Amino acid sequence: MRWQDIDQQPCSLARSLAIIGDNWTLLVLRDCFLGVRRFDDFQQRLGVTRHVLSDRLRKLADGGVLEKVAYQERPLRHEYRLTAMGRDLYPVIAHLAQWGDKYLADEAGPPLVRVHRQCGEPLVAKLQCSHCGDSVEPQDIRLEENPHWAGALLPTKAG
Amino acid sequence: MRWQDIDQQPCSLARSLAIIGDNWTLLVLRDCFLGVRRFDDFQQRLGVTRHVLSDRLRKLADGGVLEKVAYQERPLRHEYRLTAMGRDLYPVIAHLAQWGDKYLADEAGPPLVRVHRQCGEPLVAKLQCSHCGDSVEPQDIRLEENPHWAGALLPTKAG
DNA sequence: CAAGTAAGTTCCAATTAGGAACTGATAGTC
DNA sequence: GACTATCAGTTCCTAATTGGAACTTACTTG
Repeated sequence: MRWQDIDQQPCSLARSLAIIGDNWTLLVLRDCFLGVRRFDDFQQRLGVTRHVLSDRLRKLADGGVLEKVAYQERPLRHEYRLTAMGRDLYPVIAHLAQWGDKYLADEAGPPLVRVHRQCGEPLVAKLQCSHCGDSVEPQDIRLEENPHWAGALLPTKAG
Repeated sequence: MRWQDIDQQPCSLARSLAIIGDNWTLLVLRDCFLGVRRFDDFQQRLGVTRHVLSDRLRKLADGGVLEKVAYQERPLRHEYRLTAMGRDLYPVIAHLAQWGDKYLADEAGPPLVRVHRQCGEPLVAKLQCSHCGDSVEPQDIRLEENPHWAGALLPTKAG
């Protein structure tokens, strides 16, 4: 199977990765959350080649994560802004950054601290069940298959 | 800049992506959380080519996310198990899957529902501040630079 | 002895990435 | 009026990675 075809899998994770799972894409989104909007700014901050950046921005715009907005005419210039769909990826990025803070920082410590403005404390993200409020671990989750794909998604005991 | 060098950036997200940001890697981890441990099982479920799978498993093991454990001698065979570091990625995968459920499902609906065993309700993951318990949006976060890299991480108003 | 299992490795063609230069429309400066 | 800068890309070439299939090694089972 080709990577470019994973969006056809009946798996929400696979479909998500079809949009944001390419090299560089999540770093583009990191910069979007920092307020970067313009092509050359992305390019200089990331050091990615221009045609890869062009490809990733196009895929993000096609996927609905960013919108391409003209900020001037003559000459026509566009910038890229997060949509509501894009802003909904913030928890993914926050958890990934926190994971890197925990396991991959060097002696100088994590490069950035994310402070919650409302309470003034550094953000400590946890996966919580919003129904009961308890912290959730992988083994606390039971998966229920949609009957439409029953038996085709989860591994069997044999395999 | 080459993608393979992003682990040298002073950015926890970039360093995380150096380990799990390649094509296929997060799908390998999805299957790990479903209990898949063996090479051929990953290969058949994912449809990824065997040498790409081999490369990704090696990078995950080198990065500390999986450990390679012998499950038999003669012939020597290994399986791959999540470490504590790997299990800490569960919130990332849960949020990504939930994002796909919300925006990318087809008519038949999300393929899997994640039910919290303790309370019996479908998991609805949100980013919450564990200090004050409030739900957190991107604009609620203020970034503080580690003085060691002050001025080098965040974009300026000019750029 | 032949076939099966399991975890890879090897080979080749096709795709993608990295690096640098180039394009096109326009504005500002000498 | 020519020269330079800005900005969002595109084009070109080489190098690296991927997809697909076959092959290898070390056993076990019938």
